[in-house]
Amino acid sequence: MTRLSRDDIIAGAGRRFATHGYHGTSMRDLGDDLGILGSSIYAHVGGKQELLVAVIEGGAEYFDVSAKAALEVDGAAGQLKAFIKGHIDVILDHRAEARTYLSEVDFLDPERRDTVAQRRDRYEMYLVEILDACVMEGILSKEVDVRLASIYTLSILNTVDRWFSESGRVKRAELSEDVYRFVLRGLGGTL
Amino acid sequence: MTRLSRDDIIAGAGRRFATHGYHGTSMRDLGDDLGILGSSIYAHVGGKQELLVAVIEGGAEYFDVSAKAALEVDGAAGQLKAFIKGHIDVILDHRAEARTYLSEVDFLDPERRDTVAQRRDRYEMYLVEILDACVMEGILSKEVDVRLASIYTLSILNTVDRWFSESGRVKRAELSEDVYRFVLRGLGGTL
DNA sequence: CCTACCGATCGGTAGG
DNA sequence: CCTACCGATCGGTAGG
Repeated sequence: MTRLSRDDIIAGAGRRFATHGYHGTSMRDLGDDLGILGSSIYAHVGGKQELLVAVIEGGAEYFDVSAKAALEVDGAAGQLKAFIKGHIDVILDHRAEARTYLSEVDFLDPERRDTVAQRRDRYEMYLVEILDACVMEGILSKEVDVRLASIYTLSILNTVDRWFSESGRVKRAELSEDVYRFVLRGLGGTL
Repeated sequence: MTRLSRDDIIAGAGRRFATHGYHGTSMRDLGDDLGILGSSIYAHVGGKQELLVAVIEGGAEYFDVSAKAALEVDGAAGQLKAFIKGHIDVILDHRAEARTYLSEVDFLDPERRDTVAQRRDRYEMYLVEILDACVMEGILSKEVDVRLASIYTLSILNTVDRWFSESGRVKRAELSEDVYRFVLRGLGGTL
C-alpha cells in the first residue's frame, strides 16, 4: 500500500464524474473509490472544482493531440480518416476523461468553461479544415455545407462510447472505416 | 397570481434538470424558479425523484408519438423523412423534457431506469424497421448495416438541440431535409 | 493521509 | 402554499 499520487486522484475523479456526474459525486464517494477519506483528498488538490478542471483539460488535450496528428497526414482523405480514427481511439482509450470533457463542461466555473468551449471550437475547426481540403481536392463537392458536415460527424463520434463494446460484433477498426465511409458518402463524396 | 399546477412544477423541473442536471438542482433552486419555497413543492409531488420520472416519461412519450406517426406514412422513404423531421421537432419543441430524457436517465432509480432504457430501445427499433423497409424497397442496398445506421442517425438527431438556433443560418425544415439526405447518401442509397 | 471538526445546504415533514 | 423545523450530507479546514 503506497501513497496515491495526484494523478491517481484525478483519474479516480474522472471515473466518478463520467459515471455519476460532477454534482452526483461527493468528495467522500471519491475517497471511497480510492480507499482514503474524502478529507484526505485535500492533501493532493485544492478542491472539487480543481479536480473537474484537471479531468476536463486532460480530456481536451487527448483530442487536440489526435487532431494535430491527423493534420500531418498526406492528402485530405487520409486526414479525414485519421481524424475519425483518432477521435474514436481517444474516446475509447480514455473513456472517463473524454466523457467528462464532453458532458460536464457546463459545471466548470464560467471563466474556465469559456476557455474550454473555445478549445472545443478550435478542435471542430480542424475538422472543418480537413473537409475544406476534401472539397479542394475534389473528393467532396463544392456544394457541401462543411459546417453542418462537421457537426454531423462529431455527433456520431462523440456518442461512440455510449454503445460501442470492444467485445461486440463490430470491431474498432471496422467502425472507424465505416464512419469514414458513411460521412464521405453522406456528403456525396467519392470513395 | 394563481396557484401552480402539478404540470407547472414538472415543467419547471424539466427546465432546471436540462440545464443544471438532476443532481445540480435542489428543491430550493426549483422553488426559486417557480416563485415558491422548496418545501412547497411537496404539496404537488412526492419528491425529487418523482419529478425526474415525470419529466423523463413525458419526454419519452413525445418521441414515441412521433415515431408511431412516422410509421403511418406511405413508403419507406417517406417514413424515414417523417421519423427524422419528427425527432427534430420533438427535440426543439420540447427541449427541456427531451434533454432531460436523453441526459439524466442514469439518475433514475434502477428499476425505472431499466424500463426507460427498454422504451428507448423500442424507439430505436422503429428506426431499424424503417431502414429495413428502405432495403426492401430497394432504396438502400442489402449490404447496409442497419443497426449501425440507426445509431449514426440517432447520434446526429439527439445532438441537434446542442447547436441549432431558430434564428440561425439553417432553417429547421432545411435541417430535416439535409439530415435525411446525409443519412440516405451515407448508406449508399438513392435519393 | 487521519482525527476531529465546521457552517452551509440538502431532501423532506408536521401542522396550519 | 408558508412556517418552522429535522437529521443527513455536503465541501472544506486545523492540526497532527
